[in-house]
Amino acid sequence: MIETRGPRSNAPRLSRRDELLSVAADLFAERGFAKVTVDDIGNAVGVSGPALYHHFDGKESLLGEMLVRISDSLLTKAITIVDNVSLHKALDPIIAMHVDFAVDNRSLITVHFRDLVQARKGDQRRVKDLQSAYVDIWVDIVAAQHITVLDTKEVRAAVHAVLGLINSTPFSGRLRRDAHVSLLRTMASGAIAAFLAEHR
Amino acid sequence: MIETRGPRSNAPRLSRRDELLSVAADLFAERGFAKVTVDDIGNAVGVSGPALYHHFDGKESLLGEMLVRISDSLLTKAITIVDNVSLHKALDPIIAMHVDFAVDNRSLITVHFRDLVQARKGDQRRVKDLQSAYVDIWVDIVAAQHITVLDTKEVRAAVHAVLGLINSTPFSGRLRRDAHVSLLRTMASGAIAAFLAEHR
DNA sequence: AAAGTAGCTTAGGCACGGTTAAGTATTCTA
DNA sequence: TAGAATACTTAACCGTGCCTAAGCTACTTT
Repeated sequence: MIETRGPRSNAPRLSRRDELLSVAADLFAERGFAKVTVDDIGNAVGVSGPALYHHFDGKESLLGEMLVRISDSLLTKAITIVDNVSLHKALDPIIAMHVDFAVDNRSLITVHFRDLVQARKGDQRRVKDLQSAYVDIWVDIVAAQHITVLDTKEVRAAVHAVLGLINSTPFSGRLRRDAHVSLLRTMASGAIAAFLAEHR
Repeated sequence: MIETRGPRSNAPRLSRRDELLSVAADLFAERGFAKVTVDDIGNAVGVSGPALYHHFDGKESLLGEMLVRISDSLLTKAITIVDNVSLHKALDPIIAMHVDFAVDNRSLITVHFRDLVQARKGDQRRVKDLQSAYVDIWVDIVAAQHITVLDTKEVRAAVHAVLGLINSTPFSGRLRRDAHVSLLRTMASGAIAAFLAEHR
């Protein structure tokens, strides 16, 4: 009954599966995983409740897949960067990449650090491993900016701090996209510069 | 049966009520509000499940009170600062205050931005209002560092970014307390300095 | 055209966990 | 010392919502 992907539509055609994933992300971001029912998710794409089970093992699986996807795509992008430029030139690119991500995926960020605990243990592990690998790349890059050897634990904390800064997008009100991007880039750079300056 | 506050105990004596609040904060931080049962909370302080109802209206009320408390105490501290030093000298103090808070209250920070959505609508409102007032103070202070008038929306986004940076403590591994404090202070200052420098 | 399959429907089972009820011990108060 | 209040106990209720079951429709395939 509902025209989700008629030939007239110029919006990108999503499979029902991807449609569910996308709509669920917004719902979870708004109300939190626990306060969204499978009926809510189904209804939001024009089908009803249990239809979800034709595409996912269950509500938790949907969440799991959603979280693994973003973590994975983030890691992939980071790897691409360090594969293409040397470490000491990779800082600005990786900041830019993560800022773009944070500005364009507020819902996913929210769900990511709010509802990870609701996912199955196995999915939590996978996500944490991906995240950890992602942070490792940041740590390598930041460490490469400095002449002397830095305490890895401190660098890691510094990286978490910068990521926290950038991931503030869900809490900020709406700004012009490019204004927000440039704001976060300069602040992130400033924070890292201050960190590095401290260690001479 | 359980000796929680015998005369021998030199730990600060918490009322059962405060004990529940404190223990619940840790449980919520670890597993998330939805995955903690009232039995879990009760058992953690040596009483059983429904005993909670002699101290709170329910599980949600406990959460609500917990969140209102921190938001309120944070606002109070911020007010104290601006009451005692002029705005353009208040930046370092408020950074220092919030860093101390973030380092000493990881659990509360986690619960705060993870489980706020699980609280009653009324409590959510109160918390958001307190938070908003808190951010307003930050905005005033940051704006006062600059000669020219800044776009308030941008300043607000910048403040959220710094708070995100500082509130990264729950994600960082353990560091020596003073190391973590000084790291977050310098990075926060650096981020704000970069923001201000951009607007000349 | 028959048959399979993908995607959906509605109805209902069933578990979980917050909440209430009812009764007990201990400590304050008059 | 009676009585009230406080802080608890266990047992049970019951609403919510995930998930399963069974069947329908439409499109593809043989």
